[in-house]
Amino acid sequence: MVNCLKFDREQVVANATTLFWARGFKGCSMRDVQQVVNLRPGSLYASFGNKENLYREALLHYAAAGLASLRALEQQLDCPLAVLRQFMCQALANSLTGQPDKVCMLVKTVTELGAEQHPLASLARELLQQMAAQFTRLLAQAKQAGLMAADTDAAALASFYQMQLIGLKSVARLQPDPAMLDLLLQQALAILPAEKVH
Amino acid sequence: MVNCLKFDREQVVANATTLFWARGFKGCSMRDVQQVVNLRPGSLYASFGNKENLYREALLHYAAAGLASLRALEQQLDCPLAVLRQFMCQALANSLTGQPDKVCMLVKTVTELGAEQHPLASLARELLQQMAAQFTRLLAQAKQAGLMAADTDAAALASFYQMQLIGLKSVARLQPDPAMLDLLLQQALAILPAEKVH
DNA sequence: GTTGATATTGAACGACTGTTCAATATATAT
DNA sequence: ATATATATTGAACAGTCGTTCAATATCAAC
Repeated sequence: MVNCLKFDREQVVANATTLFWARGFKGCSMRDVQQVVNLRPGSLYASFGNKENLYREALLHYAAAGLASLRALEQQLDCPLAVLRQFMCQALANSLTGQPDKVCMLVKTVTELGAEQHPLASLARELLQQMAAQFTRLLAQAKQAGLMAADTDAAALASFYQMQLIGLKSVARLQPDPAMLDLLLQQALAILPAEKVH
Repeated sequence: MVNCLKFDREQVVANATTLFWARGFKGCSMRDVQQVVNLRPGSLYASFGNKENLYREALLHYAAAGLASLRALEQQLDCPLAVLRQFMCQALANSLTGQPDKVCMLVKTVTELGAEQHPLASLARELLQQMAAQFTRLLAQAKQAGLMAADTDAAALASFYQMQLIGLKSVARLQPDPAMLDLLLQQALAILPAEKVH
């Protein structure tokens, strides 16, 4: 067995993700990618096959990072509702600080490629549902802990939460006025059942 | 003065709008446009200059249609809050029936071209703010009519309303389950101050 | 050091992009 | 009918796209 790889595959995917995230699938040429990952076409194609596969890996990388940051919050915070609240705050903060256009990459992919029923859009949709499933799980936990009414539909509330998140990030890109956005965040959070005082 | 135009300029813009809306700026070649409007490149370029200008006209056409449908609702309904509510219902209904990917074209444009600070993205942002201004106006009317608390911030509520609209349409594209979407719509509408019984 | 397998290179391919323009057709004015 | 101004046509341009591949460099094994 021989291994002559000079580059860190994961780092390449990470860099490609940043670029694809900012500029989209069609807005980003393979030459752009080659430059940002400092690789010649042959190496890139030997490792990833083609542009679509590379973007697929970028999507998976992005989604994994999202799940990881949610898990991190779960380990820091006891209350599942606090986890959701903090996740939303974090998302907005990233939208504000991030230099590029920091809408969720999954949403952006569905927006760009959904109409032509591109396989990458299907994948992005699946990953978004995966995220929503995590929200559902947290809300079910909250229900079991008596933090929410027993007849609450956890899945429906999770979808609603995701809708708030998507809407908030979109508006954040339209008018990056921190004061206004904070107000919107508060209004959105007000929908979630409040945490019990302790 | 001589006029040899064989085509209806407005109809051309309308058809181009549909195509651009579905497939985006980069996802749509001028040859695609030429085919759908049944015009050869020379005519198209003589009338519109270039792709960017044509897309610009499409954006304006789209935004004008949105404002027109809002005005239509205003003439049908007395209560300004009912207008907003109906507008949202209508938006969701269009998302469900529309064959292509019926996210708001303005949002889609900002999503696609916002990161590279493209002039078309700036225009789309302006048009979205124009729409938000209409919402603000309606909410201010509602306030004056005593339908809402006097200390309500109409502009902030309008932004929040727009956020709900964007989120709802995005989720509608992710999981086109009418029952779930109707539930989300109801939750979103619950945020708006209720109309007085009459 | 030589060998054999694998990785990297960069020029090149054909297809497609937005756009142009000389040739042609059309409509009005006289 | 002729002349003139304007509109339409479609072939063609230069640039970019995703992708390939023979030539070259690099590695581990003996």
